Amino acid sequence: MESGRRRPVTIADIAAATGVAVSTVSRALSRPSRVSPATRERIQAAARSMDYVPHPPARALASGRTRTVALVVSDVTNPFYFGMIRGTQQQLKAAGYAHLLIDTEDSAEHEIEMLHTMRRSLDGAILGASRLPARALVALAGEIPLVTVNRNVRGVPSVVIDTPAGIAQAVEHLVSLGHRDIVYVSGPTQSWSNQARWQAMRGALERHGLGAQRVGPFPSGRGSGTAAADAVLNSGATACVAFNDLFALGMLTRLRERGVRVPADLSVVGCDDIFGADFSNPPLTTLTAPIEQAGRMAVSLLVAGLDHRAPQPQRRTVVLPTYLTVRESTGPLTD
Amino acid sequence: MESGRRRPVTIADIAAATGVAVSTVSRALSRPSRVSPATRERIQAAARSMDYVPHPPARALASGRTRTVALVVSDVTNPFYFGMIRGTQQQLKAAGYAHLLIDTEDSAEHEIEMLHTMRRSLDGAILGASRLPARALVALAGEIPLVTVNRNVRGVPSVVIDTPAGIAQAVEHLVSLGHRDIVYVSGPTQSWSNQARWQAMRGALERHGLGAQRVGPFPSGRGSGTAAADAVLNSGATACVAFNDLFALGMLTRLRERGVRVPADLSVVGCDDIFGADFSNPPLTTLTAPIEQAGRMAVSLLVAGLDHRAPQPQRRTVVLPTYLTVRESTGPLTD
DNA sequence: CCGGCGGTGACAACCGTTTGCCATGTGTTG
DNA sequence: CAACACATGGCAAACGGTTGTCACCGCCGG
Repeated sequence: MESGRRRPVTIADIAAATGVAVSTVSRALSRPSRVSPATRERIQAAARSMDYVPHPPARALASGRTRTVALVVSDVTNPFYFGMIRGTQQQLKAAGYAHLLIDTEDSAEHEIEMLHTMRRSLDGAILGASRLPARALVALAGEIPLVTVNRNVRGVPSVVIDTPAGIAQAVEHLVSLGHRDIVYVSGPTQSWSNQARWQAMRGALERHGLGAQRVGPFPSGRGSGTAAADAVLNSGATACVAFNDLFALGMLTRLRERGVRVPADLSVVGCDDIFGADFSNPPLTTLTAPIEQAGRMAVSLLVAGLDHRAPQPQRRTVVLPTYLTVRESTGPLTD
Repeated sequence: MESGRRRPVTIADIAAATGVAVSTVSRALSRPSRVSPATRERIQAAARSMDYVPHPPARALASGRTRTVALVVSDVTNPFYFGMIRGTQQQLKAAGYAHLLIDTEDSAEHEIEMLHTMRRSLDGAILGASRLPARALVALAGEIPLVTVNRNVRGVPSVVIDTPAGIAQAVEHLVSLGHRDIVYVSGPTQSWSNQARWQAMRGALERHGLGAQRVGPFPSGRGSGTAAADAVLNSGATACVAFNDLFALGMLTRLRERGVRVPADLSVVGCDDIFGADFSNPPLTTLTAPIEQAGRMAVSLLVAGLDHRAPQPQRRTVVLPTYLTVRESTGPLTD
């Protein structure tokens, strides 16, 4: 039982024990087809009985592959990322990769710097909502395999959640409830998603002959909800679409404080359908995004390109649909 | 500018460029005091200008240290862990460690297995609410430096959140509101926290001459709220303390479905104060736990024991206080 | 003027695996 | 039966650092 906690077992020990060369042990363990069934079995048995555990750093040094993928987020604090973390975690685990978590704290320099530094210990990275300028992104993609989420740059594979299409649905919904003054609550300007959502909103509103207003931009975080709610109220709008659920949730709190009834006085719709959107007060009407699935997809895209050295299709981009989930934060105009 | 993307720069290149030995370069870079200011400066300048980036696997192979710490959780999906992820992430980053995320999917075997397999690529691990039996935990701690959170086992450093003390507060609160039939909603039996909380509840209730009931156990997850709410209602209690906020939140939803008014018909208090507890309907009275801080503490404990080979104090255990945050899910008895 | 000492840097031996290349032995084919 | 292809396993060279040991240097005090 007790194998003596001294020096950990190496393939050399196994080689000695079975009377073959270390190279054979190595192959038996990592490329089993390369060795005859008989020896293979003998070696594997020995490995098992000696409680051999491979040494990842050594493996990485020799092979150049680390079996580790990083998920890079701009702020672990944001519940939006919880879904990503879940999705990537699941899929990475299934694919036999370790999951590294990197927080860039909303700084593009940090993002470049950290990825650059860690690139040798990573097989690839998934960029959740990168703040990077396109050229920097492409440059990075040259150093290390990348897949972006909600960030579409030519040449870098990505999965994007089609919130803009959902926004159109949201606008339909609000318009059909009688709203005419609908305002967009803008998030951080560098956010690709924010831009896309605002564009979509403008387009949808125009199609109804309505003008588009927006308030903001506001910094990420639920705290922004306060300022956002006040701004929306001052704008005189009867309905709003918020950049994301965090904003919307924050607004709900503030509106309640100010005695504004939702949806009687103001309808609000969020984006993403994060944890909490369904049990807030009132429950939030929002664009449900398949965030977890996005994470899984991103991993699939990444590892697909990792294993084969087969020339992978150039610009792999998958877009995931969203749909409007109507709950109780939107309702007919009742002035 | 363009240093030619060919072969990455190694310390050997730097050595060649500066005319010193590789060992000197190595020391100049990782143990600067070991080399004279003059050469040190020269080497560092060269490294900088050649855009040298150390190769972590090589470093790890040679030194045995990986500068990586894993956070092990039983289920990434649980919002309770979001706080831990945040806390550990912050502190690890500050200490210059990489953050690996491991999900054991609620399985003790998985937990042991994964940790055992990855131990060589980790400098240590933080166990968030481990499901492991004490002896297994101690055994693992022999293989790799460990710090547990909310799991107190002799010989393994840990940080525990003193929810039990908080439970006493919660009971005071409910009793003073006039409640006499208070039930505990039990979580998974293997959960250390669950046991501790139930014990605390029993104790507190007895001190008031009240008997303690409990319903459950229920499996982790918000979904359990439905069954839990029904069970509590059937028990005839007028107030309940739930194992955690996830349960409590789930119950709130169910109670609302059933037309039960909270707190008029039933008071509910949760544990942990996770994201969402403050904006649920009604906002949840709960035991606010410093989860993020716990994560940070755990990291501090861990890395403290890592750097020095100084004999660290044997049983380091820090306990963090909780306090009751009264919101709107608790109120006077109104039968 | 000499012995010793602290500080600096070089040498070389690892760390544990992977992998290209080659030697051997076996079975297949003409 | 000879020649050849192929499957199998061994050898040894990386991979990119870290670190123990030692030689050398100039400096100091005696």
